[in-house]
Amino acid sequence: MIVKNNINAVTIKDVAKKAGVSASTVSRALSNGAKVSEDIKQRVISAAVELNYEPNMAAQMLKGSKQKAIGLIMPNVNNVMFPQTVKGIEDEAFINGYSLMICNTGENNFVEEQYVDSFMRRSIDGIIFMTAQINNTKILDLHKKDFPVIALNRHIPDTTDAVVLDNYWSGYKVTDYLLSKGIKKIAYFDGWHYLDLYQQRVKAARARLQESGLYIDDKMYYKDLDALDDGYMAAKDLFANGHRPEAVIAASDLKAIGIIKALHELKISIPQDVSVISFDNIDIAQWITPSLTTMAQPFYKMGRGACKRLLERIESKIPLKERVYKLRGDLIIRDSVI
Amino acid sequence: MIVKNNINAVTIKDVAKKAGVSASTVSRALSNGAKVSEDIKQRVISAAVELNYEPNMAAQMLKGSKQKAIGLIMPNVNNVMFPQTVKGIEDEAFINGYSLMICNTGENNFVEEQYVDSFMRRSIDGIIFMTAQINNTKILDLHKKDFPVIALNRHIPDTTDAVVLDNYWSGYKVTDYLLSKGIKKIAYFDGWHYLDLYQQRVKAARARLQESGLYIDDKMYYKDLDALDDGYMAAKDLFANGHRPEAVIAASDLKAIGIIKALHELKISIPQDVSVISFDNIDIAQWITPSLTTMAQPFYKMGRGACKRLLERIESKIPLKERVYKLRGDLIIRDSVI
DNA sequence: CTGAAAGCGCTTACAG
DNA sequence: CTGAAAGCGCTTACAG
Repeated sequence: MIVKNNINAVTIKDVAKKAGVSASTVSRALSNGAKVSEDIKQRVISAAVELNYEPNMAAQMLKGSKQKAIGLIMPNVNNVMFPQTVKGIEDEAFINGYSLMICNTGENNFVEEQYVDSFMRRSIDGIIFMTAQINNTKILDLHKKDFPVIALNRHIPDTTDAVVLDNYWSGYKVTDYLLSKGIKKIAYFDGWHYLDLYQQRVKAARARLQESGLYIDDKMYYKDLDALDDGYMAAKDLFANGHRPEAVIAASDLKAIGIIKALHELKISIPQDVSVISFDNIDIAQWITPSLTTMAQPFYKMGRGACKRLLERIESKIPLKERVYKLRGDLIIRDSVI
Repeated sequence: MIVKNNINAVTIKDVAKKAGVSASTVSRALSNGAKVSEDIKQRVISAAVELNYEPNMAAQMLKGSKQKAIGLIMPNVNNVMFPQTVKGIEDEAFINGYSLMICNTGENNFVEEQYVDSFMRRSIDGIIFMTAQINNTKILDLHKKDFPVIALNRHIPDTTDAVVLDNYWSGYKVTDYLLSKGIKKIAYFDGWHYLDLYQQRVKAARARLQESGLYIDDKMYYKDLDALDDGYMAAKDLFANGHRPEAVIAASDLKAIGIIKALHELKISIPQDVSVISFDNIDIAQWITPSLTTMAQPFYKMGRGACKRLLERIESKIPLKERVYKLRGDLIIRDSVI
């Protein structure tokens, strides 16, 4: 049985003895702030190095000192936004001397609570939630207790800081682009309806269509679609029922890839017979055939921005007022739209 | 400035006072093992619930108690094996009451050391390394100190426990399958040569070819290829130079997808003109056109198995001898091979 | 079964 | 600038 203390048994006392000073002096010499004479400081440092001393975090925590680490609560490790978002968070964290610990909830609130507790007990200074939703109150609990949190991608309005996509704008732009190509008859393959981000996108699409006296036919609207499989099956269903849209808006690239597979099998040409457009611009979007025209989401920037704002809260450089940042991406024109 | 102690200010003393007992008794009542009279136990528990008491982990750690958590050190968050592997690790961890904290090194040894220290200071009971390599000694340090570690996917022979793919077998099987189709002229698009797993695959391919009096022409062997881009460019190069293999073995699905894109552009048909086969069976492999014939890797099983063996070490149910498990996947037959 | 006391390894007023 | 002492919130022998 391994006991933690075996691993790193050298304590501040050992260093003190070796350096011929008191433990208090060792503590001061090793922390930056305090005033210690230069030669003693050097003696302490070399003793510490020699003994391979590392301060016991539990003891430091117990005294209330910070450990410069932030946590990320993810809903799902195979979320397409994950890699770039994490990169953004990490880059910002590292620049500021923080490390990042990631936990994955699998969209399970119970697991989430466990992980939040686990973070709290491990002296995490702040948490980024990619899981913020109404039925998920943990983030609000922490926020009420004045613990630094920020919502990323999903958020609960009028509560915490948040960094989100401007989903309404994205939906509007995508639709506008199709109309500019003379396309009028549009099918819409929507995501999980309970997520506000999807609601915003389709709402904007409808608004833009209405401006031109157009609308999405209910027969060509599919919702609560998850990823590849659902896109594929919905596309098969749509065309099997004899509907012939000029374009399909897919609420995510993965759905679009499923759609493309279905149309390949049905010998329907993209974009000659039907155009496909989506949201995300995942890595693979440019590699499939035809390459995807898609509304890129600035995942890296989102991650980085969320981390930056969380660190501001942790270091109290800002007022307590809620702040929400909406980020916009670029429409990437490729081959899937006529 | 948020101080950790503000968040959860209720201590064991508060509970003791409310329940009318001593702190020692509270501690015993709340931990399972000890003998406490039933009515006092109940009184303590309701007091704790009422006050929303949560034990301070720092204090518990300082006393040497375990927290039931394991860490995962990842080389890269956009590694294709990541989602399923993590799922496997998590499922096994949760069944046994452990939580999982993930850290990402970006293949940077310095970052890795920071994270390992961070884990150690946070009372992590064991660590799974997906980064094990010769130039990366952290895992060996821990192992020498008898701290539970296990290598996953990559490993350093004759050191720690490890769960890896049977890469030699995989390379052999893939090649054997092509030969069974009457294919003789094979190009090989290899991965980073410094990784043993890639070396094993190509070594096995060569061995199988040799058995049939065949070999890989140096002109048709590309190595140190990363992902999509490299697969694409190498394919363009290969065919631009007039080489006409009957099949390409790609050391990963992503390289294969890059190759397929290149061949699409060159109007070379798959599998009529050239077959493509690879390793991994990532989610998207079945959705591209043509769908990929590929050697599936049992990522979930690997993650789960690694976690299981790590927990055995943590709970000391096993001898100290190094154990290496090689797992095999299935060859998934789809449309990219003739 | 229960309580008083010691101690885990630090940090930080408090004296000097 | 430096040291002795107190204390962070727990757990666990030690008595009873």
